[in-house]
Amino acid sequence: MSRLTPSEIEPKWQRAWDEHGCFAARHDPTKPKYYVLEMFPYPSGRIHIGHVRNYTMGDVIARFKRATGHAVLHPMGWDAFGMPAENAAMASGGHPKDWTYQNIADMRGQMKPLGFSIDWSREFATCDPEYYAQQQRLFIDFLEAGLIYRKAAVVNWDPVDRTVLANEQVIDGKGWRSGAAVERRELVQWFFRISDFSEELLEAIDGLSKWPEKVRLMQANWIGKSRGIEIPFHRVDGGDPIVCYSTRPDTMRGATFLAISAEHPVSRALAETDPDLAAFIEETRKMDTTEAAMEKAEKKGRDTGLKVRHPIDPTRELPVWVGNFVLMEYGTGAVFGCPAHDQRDLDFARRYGLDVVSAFRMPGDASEIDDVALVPPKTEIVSYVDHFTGITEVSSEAGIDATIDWFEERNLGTGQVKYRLRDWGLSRQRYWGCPIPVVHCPTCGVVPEKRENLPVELPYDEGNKPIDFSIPGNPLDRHPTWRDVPCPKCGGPAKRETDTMDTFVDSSWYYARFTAPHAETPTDLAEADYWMNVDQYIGGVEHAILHLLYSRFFARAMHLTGHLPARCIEPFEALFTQGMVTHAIFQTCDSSGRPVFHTPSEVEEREGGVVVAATGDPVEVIPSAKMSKSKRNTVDPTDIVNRFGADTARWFVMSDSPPERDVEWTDAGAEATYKHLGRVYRLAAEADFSATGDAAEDDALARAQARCITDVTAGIEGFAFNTSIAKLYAFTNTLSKSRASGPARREALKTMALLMSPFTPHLAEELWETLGGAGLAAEAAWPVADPALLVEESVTLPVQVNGKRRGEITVSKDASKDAIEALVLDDPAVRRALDGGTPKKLIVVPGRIVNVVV
RNA sequence: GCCCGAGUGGCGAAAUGGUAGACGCAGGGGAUUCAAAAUCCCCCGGUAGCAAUACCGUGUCGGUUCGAGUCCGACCUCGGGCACCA
Repeated sequence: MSRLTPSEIEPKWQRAWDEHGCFAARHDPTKPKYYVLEMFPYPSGRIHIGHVRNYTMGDVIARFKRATGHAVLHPMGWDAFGMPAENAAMASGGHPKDWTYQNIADMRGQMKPLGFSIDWSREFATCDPEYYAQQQRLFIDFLEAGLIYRKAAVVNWDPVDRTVLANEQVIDGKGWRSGAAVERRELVQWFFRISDFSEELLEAIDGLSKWPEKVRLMQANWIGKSRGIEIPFHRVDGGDPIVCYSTRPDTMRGATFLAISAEHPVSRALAETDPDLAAFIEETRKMDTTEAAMEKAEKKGRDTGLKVRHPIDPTRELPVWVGNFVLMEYGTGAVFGCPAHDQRDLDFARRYGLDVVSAFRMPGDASEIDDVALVPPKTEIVSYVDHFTGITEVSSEAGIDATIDWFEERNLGTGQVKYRLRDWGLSRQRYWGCPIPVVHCPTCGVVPEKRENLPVELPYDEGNKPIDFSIPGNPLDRHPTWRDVPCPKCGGPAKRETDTMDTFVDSSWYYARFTAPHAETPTDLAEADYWMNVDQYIGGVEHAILHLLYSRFFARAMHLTGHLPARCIEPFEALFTQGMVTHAIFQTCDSSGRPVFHTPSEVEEREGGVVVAATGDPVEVIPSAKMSKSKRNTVDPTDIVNRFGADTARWFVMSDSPPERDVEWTDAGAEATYKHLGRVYRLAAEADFSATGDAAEDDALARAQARCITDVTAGIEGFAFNTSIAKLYAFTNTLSKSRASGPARREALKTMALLMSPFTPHLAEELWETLGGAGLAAEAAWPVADPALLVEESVTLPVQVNGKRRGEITVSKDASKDAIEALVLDDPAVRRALDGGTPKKLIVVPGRIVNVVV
């Protein structure tokens, strides 16, 4: 029996593709282009099975588009800057650069055996000086175009490690390494003016018709447009009014206090003479600002002693409080509290004994409000009597608009549209990132580096010795020669900016760089014009907000600075977010009840359940869990390739679940795939192509083949790879049962080889060669179904009686309605149901169904 | 709290408003074999029945329709996202 040996054929065909340059992206104006891109990986060290799924999806598309006559760009690169490299350097003493490039080499070595049709000549890492030189040029262009500015912003400061911490490095208010209490420190940092684009980025979401609705919503919510009103509250002491922002001005009458941020100028001014308030503000500033911590934090406040007049009822004086829940960054840093209609305000009012006043009539009244606020629904009509505006019986939403108008007419406030989106802080006080190419000069101020001096390259050593990452602080800050440089403008002594860029900057334009990875400018406009936009972008939903929003902003900024054509401001034409690959967790407990995790190879199935092979202890099996090293349920793609070959791994990750859903990796499934591919191989290797057969069998096979072409193609085009694969299984079954002649069989197998080639490219080549196909399957044209073969001569129609299936009839494809009706009425099941009578109604849907209503 | 999804056999799932469960896994039976592996064939939602067949069945309850897994309304459960955002 012939056997499929992936370990032999897979390297063989990969070499053949290389030698033919099959996957080089060639700028060919005579062809339609297609740019397929998977989100590039972070070089953590090993690829995981989720990468395999991600890149296989892209590869299926890439190979399919190539076969349908497109010039395809399918590149790969590395998102290579970031904290893990520095952490590794701190932990084991190496250099982030060496660690990163070693990981890239390892992961490339793992990816190549998977046979992805990638143009490796375009590969780059974002930590290549050639790449970040161009990123620095973009920075300078953006800076000169006014898209970047500096301002003070608060960071998490670890006083022991003398470093800024990312939110994820702050654990319970303490630095993750030092354990020291984290301080809040204000630093002057660089920002992109992304919030200037809020409205545009929001409006353009409508045009992203090939993006998942879910992602579009998440982006819209993140931008967070709100319509509200700014209302000055006049101080009783005659000081400057305190301006509040509110999106619920309809609840204005119920305002009983003002809450201002601890950072509000009024708070700061009062704190100078009020030590108690100053202490409270200090306490608030130390608060953990991560969302989770803020949620748990108690709502606290301090009475400032100030009073303001209610804007509509000046006889009412409202106390002004400093609240730890009011953010200076949003709105005006001051809000009015309406305890009757807002739960948070009610909690606050109850805690500090503030008044509760109802703004309008709803079921219930202020006197009945206990601990639950009466929150008026926004869209439903409420019984609504505003005591000032006289607006009655409208929904809150309409009431809000009417109230804003009412206030504006009387000059009491101004309608304001606000966005939740804040400017993007790009400064990072770290070594392993793209240096920000500016110099701080005592006479000239902030001076951009001269373009001809780019890149500002990261120093590999610290003077004459290796960089010691175990010393607290950013090595760039203490570097003897790198930091101190002459001013590019006046030539006087100056200091280089030692902050580096957020790694999101690196990934915000790499897609454009792939179109001309070695250009001496960030992009080559001719190449960008040909290849952009990305026709299909594929990646995890975890990047649905930040990465995609930043990229959309960057594309606009690159257009404004002349690096991208105008039509590229939305760089991703279609987006697909794929599900995870999951795997069962095998768990037992140790003597003290702590969970112990086992790898699949440590457990086995016995009668009565799964047990630890060595001890026989029963194992709890948790199905479909996210893969993680600590749970020991990861699957190493290299192991799978070694055991079964790349084709099996590729086929399996595409076969079981729809691509947007999670798929569970099972060994049984992988083994079954391997067996199936062997079966297909034998069908071709052991076929007798000189055999004769009867014409009817040949015709039936040709029809099945045409059907299969249509169905597999539709599956690929519709991102339903699992259904394409199901159709290929079905066609295999048809083929192995068929008694068609040798030549018909050969045709069917050749078609199947090509239809399988996006999924199992190596096996496809092997089949293609065995079957005498010309050239390489990777370069062959996609099969086209003969339309004549798709038309069936006769059709089987199900016959329903009152909507329940009772039988079926077979008629020729162009049977008349009358003929069908006659046949139906003669059907025994129908006759039984009619019991001699006539049907009330007879519905014939040609080619579909017949329904008899009695 | 708000915003999105999703609920179909033992499991992963399929199904332009038109035969629910294609295809795969697991399971059962058989062939081949001294035996096994590999391979091949058959069965496989539930209940009743020797069978033909009948009834039930896509989270729950209603509605629209000749006909609903699919459309509409309410609810339940699970998953994801977001939020002291005023």
